[in-house]
Amino acid sequence: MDESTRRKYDARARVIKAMGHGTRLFLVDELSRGERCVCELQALVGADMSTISKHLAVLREAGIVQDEKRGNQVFYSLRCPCVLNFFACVESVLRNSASQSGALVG
Amino acid sequence: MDESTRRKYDARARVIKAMGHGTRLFLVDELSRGERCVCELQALVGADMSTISKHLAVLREAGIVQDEKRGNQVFYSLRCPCVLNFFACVESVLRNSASQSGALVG
DNA sequence: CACTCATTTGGCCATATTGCCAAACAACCA
DNA sequence: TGGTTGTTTGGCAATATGGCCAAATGAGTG
Repeated sequence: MDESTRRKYDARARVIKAMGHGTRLFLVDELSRGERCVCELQALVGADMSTISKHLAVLREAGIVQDEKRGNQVFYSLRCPCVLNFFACVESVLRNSASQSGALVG
Repeated sequence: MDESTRRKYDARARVIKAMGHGTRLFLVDELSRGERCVCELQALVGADMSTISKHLAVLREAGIVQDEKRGNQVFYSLRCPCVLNFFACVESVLRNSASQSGALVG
């Protein structure tokens, strides 16, 4: 794999990796229902505010969400809602895995 | 976020996270063109065989690929080709980000 | 069995990630 | 200006990840 190919895949992987964390995936899912301010998200997740802020920064730097400051608060929203398509596929992967390990299907 | 919700999102995130690495993403892309043995993949990537093997194990444990031993070799193939849908979305995220930072897209 | 080829596993080190706390910032209010 | 609220940043410790080497395993061959 040459250097430029590697860079190309690394760039793509960075986007996917941003979704590869339970809390961040939850944030994306919640934002699919509309914009939310950091404090709302923090209340839902229940982690430290700074933790939420850092997760949101990861999503923002990946280009998945965008932020908008209004008054005191910062509102986050999905910038590329297509990431929601990931969920359906992930569910099917998990279903497949479950039926594989369970083996008692049918 | 209660314990069971957290577990649900963590499980989903584990699948996505498995794709969140340049080399693994490349492997998935290559497997989209058909099954490959480890040695073929190793030649394409150019990393140590053990490194490839471990990346493949990550993908397998996530339920994304499956392996089949035939004779001397182990052939890997996609178990859930829907993961290929990720690529299109990732491209659009990257395009969006590029046009945002570049701003000179006219 | 001894030998070879293909792959996996164990170990180690360097680096990255995560989450909390504390401190810094920014916008608004009195 | 000083205070309050909402958010980000810096720093640190614990943990996870990635990649190489070496050793172990497994299948096939003579």
